[in-house]
Amino acid sequence: MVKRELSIHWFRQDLRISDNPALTSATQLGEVFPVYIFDTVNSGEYPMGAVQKIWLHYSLKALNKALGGKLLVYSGDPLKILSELITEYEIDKVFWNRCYEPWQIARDKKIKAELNKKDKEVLSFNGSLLWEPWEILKKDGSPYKVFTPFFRRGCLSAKEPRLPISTPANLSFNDSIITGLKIDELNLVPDEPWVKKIIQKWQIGEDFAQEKVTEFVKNGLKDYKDGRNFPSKTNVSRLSPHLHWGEVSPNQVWYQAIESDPELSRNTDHFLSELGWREFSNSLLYFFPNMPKKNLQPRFDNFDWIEDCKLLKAWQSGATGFPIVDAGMRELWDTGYMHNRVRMIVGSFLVKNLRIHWHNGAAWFWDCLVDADLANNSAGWQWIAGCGADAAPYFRVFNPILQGEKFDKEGHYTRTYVPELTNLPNKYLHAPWMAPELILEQADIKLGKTYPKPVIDLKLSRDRALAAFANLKN
DNA sequence: CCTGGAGTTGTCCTA
DNA sequence: TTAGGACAACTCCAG
Repeated sequence: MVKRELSIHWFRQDLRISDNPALTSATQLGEVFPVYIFDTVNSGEYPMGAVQKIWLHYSLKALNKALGGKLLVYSGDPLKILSELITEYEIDKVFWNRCYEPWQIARDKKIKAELNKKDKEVLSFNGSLLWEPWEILKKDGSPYKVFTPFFRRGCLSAKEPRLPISTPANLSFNDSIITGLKIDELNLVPDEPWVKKIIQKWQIGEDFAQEKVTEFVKNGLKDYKDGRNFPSKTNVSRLSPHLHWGEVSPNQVWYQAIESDPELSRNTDHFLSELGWREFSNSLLYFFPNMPKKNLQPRFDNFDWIEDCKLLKAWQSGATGFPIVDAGMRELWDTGYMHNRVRMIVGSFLVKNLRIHWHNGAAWFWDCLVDADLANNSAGWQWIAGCGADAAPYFRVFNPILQGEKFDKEGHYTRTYVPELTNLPNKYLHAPWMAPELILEQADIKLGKTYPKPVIDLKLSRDRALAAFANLKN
């Protein structure tokens, strides 16, 4: 009998058993030690936000359960920890699925080189993108900067995404190592009352993620293209945090959507293109590693931003006096999530009406979002600020009143998160300061007391933003 | 090289 | 009330 290899599978953002290329390859070769390391030394400027850590905690619990309690958990420097394990337990190979953030790429490259020096083989796989960033390039070999050609020409004419692989039947994990920590000992969950509030909105882990895909494909996809714009409808998939942690692979989502609708109706087509946006953001971050900090369009370095703590605070806490904006910011605070349409509205409001630097918005989202993801977050904020790769025209400034009336006409969404406006008629819901005194009185609203007056003049702030944009030319 | 079409997500004014 | 055009000019990208 051939000697069975001993391998480590290092879990990172692939917290699942199914369609896990690295894990499957490792198990086919022999016995596997499943390892998670909370990296305390490499993440540099982008340590996990508070909410991200909470998600991680519960996702690790679920993973550990799926592994029969055999997940080995550590905290510290991955290179040091892996090296010690390898030496101590005479391990032959290390497997992982690739991560694509700049600091992760640098870390993994270093670890691979160091382990190779010890004659240990490192095998890395693609477990979290439909296409590798370096596979999708223009004819001249440079990366795309505009979404539509990236997706249509680049992705769709490239080779089809890998089909999901089935879960190995003979998953056998070695449990002869006993040096790990308990997941609780990572201390990822602070002892705060708000934690419970967020956690109860989500079902975390691979099993729930897979169920959610099935449920979305069955119900949400039917009217996705139009329904996705309405925050009170249930047409968006809300898969983003699951995709971020790899509780489900994009390949599983991609093929389930296609199988459910082989004709590729406009709904499915549009949903696939949203997965395409995730690829695009990752591609941008890969080729422009400064994207989280640096404007992709350098001329924006001269933009006339305003620094105003009070206004920033009003935005963060959902107290701007613009109901759809406040609803979005409170949804974020209460649930760790915000509907995509509303993300655009609050983003436009911060950057264009308040004229506060998009870095402030990105930082707040990073801390509050369960789906906080460096590629998506930076690309999204650069897009809404207009300094991104393919910028929106400068005159595109969202009007929170019109957006509210268009996408939350009945006010179901707004009233959910801004209950003090519950009794205000729809006609005035998105602009309470326009309501006659009597109506406000009847609705039990005292502007400036029970609900804020608008923190800025909409028209004036729009004109000033347009002027600031016009200045950029010089 | 040059050419021409196109660009996630809007708003406002006018007829 | 509603529909259509204006709002700039630029860069990206393929041919």
